[in-house]
Amino acid sequence: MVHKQAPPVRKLDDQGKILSNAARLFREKGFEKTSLKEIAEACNMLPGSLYYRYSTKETLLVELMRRGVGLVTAEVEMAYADSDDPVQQLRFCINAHLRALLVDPDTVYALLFEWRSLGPEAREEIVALRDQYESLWAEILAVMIEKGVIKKNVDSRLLRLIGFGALNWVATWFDPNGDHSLEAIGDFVWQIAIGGVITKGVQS
Amino acid sequence: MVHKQAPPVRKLDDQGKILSNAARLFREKGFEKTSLKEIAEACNMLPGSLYYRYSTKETLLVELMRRGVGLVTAEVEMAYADSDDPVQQLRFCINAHLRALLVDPDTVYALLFEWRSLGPEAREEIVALRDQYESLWAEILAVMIEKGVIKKNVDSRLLRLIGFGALNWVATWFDPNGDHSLEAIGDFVWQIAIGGVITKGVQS
DNA sequence: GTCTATATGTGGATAGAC
DNA sequence: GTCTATCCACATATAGAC
Repeated sequence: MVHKQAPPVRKLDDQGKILSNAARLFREKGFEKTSLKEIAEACNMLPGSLYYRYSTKETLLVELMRRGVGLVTAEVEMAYADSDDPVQQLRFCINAHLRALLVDPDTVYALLFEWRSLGPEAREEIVALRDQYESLWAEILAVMIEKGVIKKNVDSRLLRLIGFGALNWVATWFDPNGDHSLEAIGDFVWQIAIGGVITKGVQS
Repeated sequence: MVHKQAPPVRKLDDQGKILSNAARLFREKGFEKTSLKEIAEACNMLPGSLYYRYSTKETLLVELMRRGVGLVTAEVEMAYADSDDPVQQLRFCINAHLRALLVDPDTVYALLFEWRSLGPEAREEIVALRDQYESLWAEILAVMIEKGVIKKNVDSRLLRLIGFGALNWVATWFDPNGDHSLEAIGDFVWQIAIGGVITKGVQS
């Protein structure tokens, strides 16, 4: 077997550069207001060159979103497998979802807020992927309720939706240089999950 | 003093029709993908006619957002004044914020998700209004902590941001004909605030 | 106040040289 | 694989009649 001449020197640079620049611009200006010319300029290329990789602007967004879902899914699945104690598992999964917002914030931002720019077919694909991720959480929460980690009388769908809100919204205000670290945010959410915020005794 | 000849027969119909149609379309398709032609058609008008009321497309969005902030602010202020018991006040304010998402969902949706379509000057204005609303909540939460309703050790800024997330995200999935009524959602959030979701005894 | 007609700009996308 | 050049559609906005 012949030795490969050149070591696999990451070929992602081309595609990766386009995707990351696009993601950044989409986050800053929104998908619709970002022109292919701008994306190309950010990559030191010309508009026409982008079409060699992505036949339409929408394709670019779809690819971005696919990666976004893959990212959060991988983080949460790893976190779940990272402990045998269900309480720890839940806590780790919350932190994993939050971490995914940081690992590649621009990509996840597109996933959360640019789905209206997808045509019907593309939207169907992405929604299916998103539903898959949500069903992963549905399973996790079901297990937690079954194991008695989460109170039996809690509506798991509402918990998932409200919890997603609390976590996803972080993407709109989180500042890596700001007052609150991701860990602090995760701890805070966990404290609420454990005991709420209302003082005992004044509860009506 | 001369009697006014015609009674004030709601003159909002014209402007109101434009705004509500625009809000609905902005929510469905997004601001950038909605053309003035579509808005005009929805109002049984022609594109040129819209410019009599709004000199630019952005002006329309700004006016919409002004109303959105006014709406939620009014709801929460009324709710706060609706009781003397601080616990009830907090609960009412949460419900009021949620209710504002329903009263005029399209308008509030624009406020939450279309701010990137504003130019620098307009954005400054709307952000200032939004900050005003947030400071209203900051005050409410500060009072609640001071009065011992909310636990003393809770970071009020984090609570506000996480809470806004939980509530605002409802706008992305709420279905008036769906399983959960706004009241049920408010109760659910309140239950979490009171005691969290984790079973006592398994808390690590 | 609403219409017609149109100016003007821009963006996505294609064809084909290199 | 990237470039040049360009087509084409469409959107915002304007001017001016009615």
